Amino acid sequence: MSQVSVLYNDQETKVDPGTKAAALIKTLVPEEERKKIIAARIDGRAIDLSTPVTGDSKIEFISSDSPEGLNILRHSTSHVMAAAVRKLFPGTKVAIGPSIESGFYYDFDKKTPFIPEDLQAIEAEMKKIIKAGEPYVREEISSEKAVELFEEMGEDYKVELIRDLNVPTVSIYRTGDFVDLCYGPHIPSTSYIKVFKLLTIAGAYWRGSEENAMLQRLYGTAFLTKEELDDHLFKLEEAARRDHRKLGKDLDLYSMHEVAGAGLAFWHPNGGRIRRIIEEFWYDEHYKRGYEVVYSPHIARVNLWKTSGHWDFYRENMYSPMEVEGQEYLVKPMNCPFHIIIYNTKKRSYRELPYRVAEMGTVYRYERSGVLHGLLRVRGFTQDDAHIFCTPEQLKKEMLNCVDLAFFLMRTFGFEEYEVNLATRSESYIGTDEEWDMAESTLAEALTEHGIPFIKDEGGATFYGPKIDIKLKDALGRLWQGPTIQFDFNLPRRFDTNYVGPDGKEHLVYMVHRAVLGSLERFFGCLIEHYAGAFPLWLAPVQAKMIPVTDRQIPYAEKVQEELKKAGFRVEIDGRNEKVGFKIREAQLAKIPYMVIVGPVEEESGNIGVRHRKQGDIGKMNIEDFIARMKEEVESKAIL
RNA sequence: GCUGGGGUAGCUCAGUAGGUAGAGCACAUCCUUGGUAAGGAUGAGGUCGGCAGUUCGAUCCUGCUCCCCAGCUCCA
Repeated sequence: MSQVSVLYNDQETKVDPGTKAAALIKTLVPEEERKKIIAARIDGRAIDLSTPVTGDSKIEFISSDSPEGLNILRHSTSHVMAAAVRKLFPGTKVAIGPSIESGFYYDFDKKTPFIPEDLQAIEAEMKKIIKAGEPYVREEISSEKAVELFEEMGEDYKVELIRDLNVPTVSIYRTGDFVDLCYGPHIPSTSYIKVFKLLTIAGAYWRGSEENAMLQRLYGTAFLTKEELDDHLFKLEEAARRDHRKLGKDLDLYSMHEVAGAGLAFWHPNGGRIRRIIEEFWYDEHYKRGYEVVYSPHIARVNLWKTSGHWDFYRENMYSPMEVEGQEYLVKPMNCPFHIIIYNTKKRSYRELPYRVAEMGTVYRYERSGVLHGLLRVRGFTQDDAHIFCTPEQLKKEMLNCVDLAFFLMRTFGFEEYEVNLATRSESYIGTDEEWDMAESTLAEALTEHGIPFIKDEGGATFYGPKIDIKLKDALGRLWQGPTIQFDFNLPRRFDTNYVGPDGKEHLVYMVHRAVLGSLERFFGCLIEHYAGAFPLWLAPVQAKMIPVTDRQIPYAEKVQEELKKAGFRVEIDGRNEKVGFKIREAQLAKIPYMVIVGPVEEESGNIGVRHRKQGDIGKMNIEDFIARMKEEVESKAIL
């Protein structure tokens, strides 16, 4: 029999046809790398190591420490979990069990709910399976036979999956006596699983549709080493430590109240301070960049919402109408119709475009109770909204300006990493293909010219226009929805929003919606988590806490406070009858940037003792120097 | 909205086989005047989420409801 050629790392090797991928490892891969190999790729297709090479091909090996390898390992672990569940809870049906971002899950249909103690029992059972080193045996069988097989086992969900696949053959994997419909690939045997942990129990709809049965989902994760697992668990704890709902309470930033209703935020004085600073910075920056600030009402007659299309397309997110003197009014879920009303108050010339109006507009949207989440998902929120009305020729420049503003603001708040998405038209959309082509390519050009790499989200646009979404990466590497810039073909048509061009004729205006912070509530929540509550000096609600050593220094502390206040700083005195250490501890826990200690020594020499929340005691300095230091820190918006 | 888990003092939580509850921190008063992450004593503080039902009696059992948490689905 003639040999086939295998290409690995551009090196050609001749092998007998039918040689398994695993057998090639020894001849092709240096010894120190072999141990980590868990799967392979032939001509780009991921396969098991037990797969034979049948013809001339290019081979690559997948190492367990690559992202792809880790996914395979986790997916394989999910099979072990399913096997354990089936053994411990006979009669439980299995649905699907993929690997996900940081682990894996498997969905089960079980009569009674899982309880937390079940997880331990399942883990113990999994350990047995892992110890037994069961191989993952792949088999290709006809769909017919597969249906028979899974029907016999009572695995209705698998049967449904096979029927929907509608292909002649499917692959199944056997691990011990557990059989699963699976595309693969898998690790060679369960002994390849090193460390894993089951994390949570949750509900999930079969195939993600709320029309379907609710299944029980078990989440878990797997890693190569215990250190990596511990690191992951530590990150989860760290995320919990930074949770804005906890910090919001601890730092007295905001609250929510059962008596007021779900999803409605109350900004406390500390949160209010931060919000005002953000808002003032935002207004200044907008005026600098040629925006005008407007204010609009919170309610409007239902007719307006019929014209805008919200009544037809957005009603499930809007609150029921209220009747006022026989007229129905609706609370606004968006600001755009109001800004259009302002634009439409007179005939506009191309000479006055672009017309940019910005508003911190508070809107209310009905959100299903289950989706509410602290400040990140609420029912009433203030958008940092703006609408730009321009000519087609101006569109690109306006997009660039928006992107520029977005990045400027985000960087100022300390976000350095982003993911940019360009969402293009979906199946149903309004407007013509030419318009969409133009808008989509303009958005793409704006990003490209700015040297901003982006991901194309095909079909991700709303029905009324394409958009750019910017996601922020926070201090823990989590992504948050940040700025969004959306093009709108719809509203100008509906409101007949136009301008008179140089040709003396009326043209439909081009309209851009954009929000940079998104909503103040969500952005604030995100900021809290990003800084873990330790706001930089320019944002900190209390910038310095005066700590008199004894109550005899209170008058001196008041004198210093006066000077600091005069210089424009937010300073409080802790005049309580407590020891210095105690007051420092409290100020530290309140994450106040500076503590100013004044005792007899300082009073006598007319200076202050300064302590920074992160650097600790930074020694004595005179008041002017401290003011200069803080000024510099505030003006540069430094993140310390 | 759905599945599961919850709601006890301002906060974090314990507790009651059904007989109206407790700790630590915070708060108040007093003692202490103390130098870079917790000094001491005393005290006040609760419709045990809300409404109904069962019961001689409900924080505890039942039903409904509101709110919160983990997900699913959906979004700024």
